[in-house]
Amino acid sequence: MSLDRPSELQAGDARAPRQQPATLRDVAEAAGVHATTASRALNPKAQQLVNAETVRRVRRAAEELGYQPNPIARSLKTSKSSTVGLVIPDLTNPLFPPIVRGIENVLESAGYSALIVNTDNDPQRERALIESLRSRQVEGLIIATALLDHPLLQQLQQQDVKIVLINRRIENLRMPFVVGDDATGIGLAVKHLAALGHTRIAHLAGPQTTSTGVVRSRAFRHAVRDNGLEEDPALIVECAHWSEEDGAGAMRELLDRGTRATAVVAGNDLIALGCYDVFADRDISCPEDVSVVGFNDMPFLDKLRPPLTTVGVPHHELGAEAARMLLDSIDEPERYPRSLLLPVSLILRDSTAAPPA
Amino acid sequence: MSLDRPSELQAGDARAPRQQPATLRDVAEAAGVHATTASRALNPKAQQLVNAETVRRVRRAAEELGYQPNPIARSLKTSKSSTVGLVIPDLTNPLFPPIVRGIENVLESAGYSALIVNTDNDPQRERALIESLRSRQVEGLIIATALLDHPLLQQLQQQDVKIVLINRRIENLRMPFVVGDDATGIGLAVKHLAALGHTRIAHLAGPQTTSTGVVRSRAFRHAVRDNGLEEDPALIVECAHWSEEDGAGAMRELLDRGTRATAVVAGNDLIALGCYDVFADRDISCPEDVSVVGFNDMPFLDKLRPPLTTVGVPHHELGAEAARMLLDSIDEPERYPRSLLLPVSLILRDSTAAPPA
DNA sequence: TTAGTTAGTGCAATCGATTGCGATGGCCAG
DNA sequence: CTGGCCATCGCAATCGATTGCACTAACTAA
Repeated sequence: MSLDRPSELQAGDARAPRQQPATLRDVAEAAGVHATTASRALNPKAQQLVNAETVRRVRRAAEELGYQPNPIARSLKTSKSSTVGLVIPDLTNPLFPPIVRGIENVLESAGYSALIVNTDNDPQRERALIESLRSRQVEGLIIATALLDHPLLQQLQQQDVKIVLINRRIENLRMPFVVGDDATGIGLAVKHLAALGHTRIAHLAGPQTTSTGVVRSRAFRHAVRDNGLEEDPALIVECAHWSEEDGAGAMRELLDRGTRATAVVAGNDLIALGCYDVFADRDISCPEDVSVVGFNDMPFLDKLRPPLTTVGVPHHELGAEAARMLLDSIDEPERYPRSLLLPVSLILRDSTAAPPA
Repeated sequence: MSLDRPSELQAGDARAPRQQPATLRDVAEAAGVHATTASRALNPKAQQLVNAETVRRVRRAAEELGYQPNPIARSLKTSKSSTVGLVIPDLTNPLFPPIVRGIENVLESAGYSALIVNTDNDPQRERALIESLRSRQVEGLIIATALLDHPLLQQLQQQDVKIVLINRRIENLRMPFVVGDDATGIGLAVKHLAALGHTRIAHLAGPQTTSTGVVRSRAFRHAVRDNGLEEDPALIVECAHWSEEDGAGAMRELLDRGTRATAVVAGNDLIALGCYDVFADRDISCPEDVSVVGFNDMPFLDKLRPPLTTVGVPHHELGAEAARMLLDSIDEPERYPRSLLLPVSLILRDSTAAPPA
């Protein structure tokens, strides 16, 4: 009988149910050594403390018994849980699943797992969830809900909680972050529209309580100036949330107060989707009457009517880098906090065209 | 100074940094009792074993010290981790985020957390991930990757692992599951098309290795017969995966071999999306030339060109019920396994219309 | 020969909470 | 006055792995 899948065998093996999984002591006994030695033999970092032949014996015994170290016991002793917390607004926002997968990918290969919580943008809830995460002994936090003014995060930082921010940052806090290069993304979008011949471009800005919101709208204003376009403050309207609904509201406001514009760069794809809704209601056709560009390139944008031009952000990489960073800072707590700005790219589809004559 | 947020206070409190969080023994000492008593005083189930006054003292001490029980130590002793594993194919599939949120909602209120893993439909990976989940001492598993023939699940069942299946089931295994009512969903779709006047309806079936796939295609055949429509085997083509790509492939196959059909009911929304791709390539217009109905009502289907008619499944509820079920079976291991069939509804949009004259 | 290394291993404490069992003292019935 | 019951509470073992320290040989250097 083969021994390479012991944990499966024991299931079908009638004579030795061995309900309890093998413990380190069982292995030690089987190998004829003390648990201490077994522990060291199994631990790569301590392996050189024990005789090579002994190591072999122990490893073989471990394999035969299908030994799996109990991570809970280990955690208790070492006070490392091999777990990190991931705090996002809402998993249901298509922006996040790819990020989560990126994070889990690198966590997985390091033997870590993520505990995911959704705050629904409720600070109360966020506080409670983070509290519960901490009580579960997470070793660090990846946070996607950062606000420009975020007392909770400041507090956590003071308490030496390891944190990396993702997708959003906090400007005056020295806290590592991984974000897309929003400014050049917006720059690309405006330039593209300008090249098409647009001169009055509107911006449906995201909430100015988030770095993403302010960076993008600042970049928009700069791009407008750099491209010599019309700088009318009325062309900028802010959304309170990164949502389709708020996007629609902003678009309606723009239309209702009669601000002329032949193109709009939306704070993100959801906001752009809101524009689509308004267009449908009011018989405006895109891109003939007005061009739209989104931000993020969330899935299925190419199936829209019309397929949405947007700026693509490497979500998977964003997540992966954030996880790598957190892991690093867990390994070397003293390391100076790095931050990353990942490159973005304009993805041309059919929602942008030359302005109406 | 208020005492209701001790863990925050201690951060800013210069004189007593108390780096280490308070332990049960600290609380006991502060209350002038033994740790045993403190433990019982804090545990609702054991509280009646200790004097009411003592309970008060202990609780006060706990509060003052900002005591948070260490779940790891607790887990070690009780071998309960308050954690369950969630096994899905790919979080990036829009079907899953709402399910996950439903699950986490009920888990959260029970003090449980979920560890999410993505198998990418790779059995090897699935096995390894479940192994790792188990080594993390999860108390149960919610599995969305069930195949009709799934030896691993059978094994787990024999090893008394608590499992509830979600979205898919295994017919001959007595394992609790929560699924949408696929059969009546398909029935609704076919009936709707029949009422519109279609007589040759195609079915782009999902993989017949999954219960969802076979149930839906079986229901399709029955519905066709019940509505007195044409029963041409050529009208049914199977997709190897629940993907846009495979959906497109199936649609192309149907077209290429010249099978006439004025409507197609897709195994799910992704497959329907694949049809859209082919339509775009071949200048077929939907719904004028051919009607399409999907399944699941994943997000943003209403923004498609044309908005997709589909059958809506209560994803959030699906997740919530599955979690409830798992929790129940953890609490009362002997309870007879229940299963749930949640009601679905046809969601009419613009991808279905009367057949061309 | 003797002191001093060094490699290899074991002892026992420890992480923080839980729990079976036993001890204590008060109180009541007989 | 004595035995017994009950309400309270503490002792100590336990969960499974890790690790500082000590111990034993065997070996080296002087």
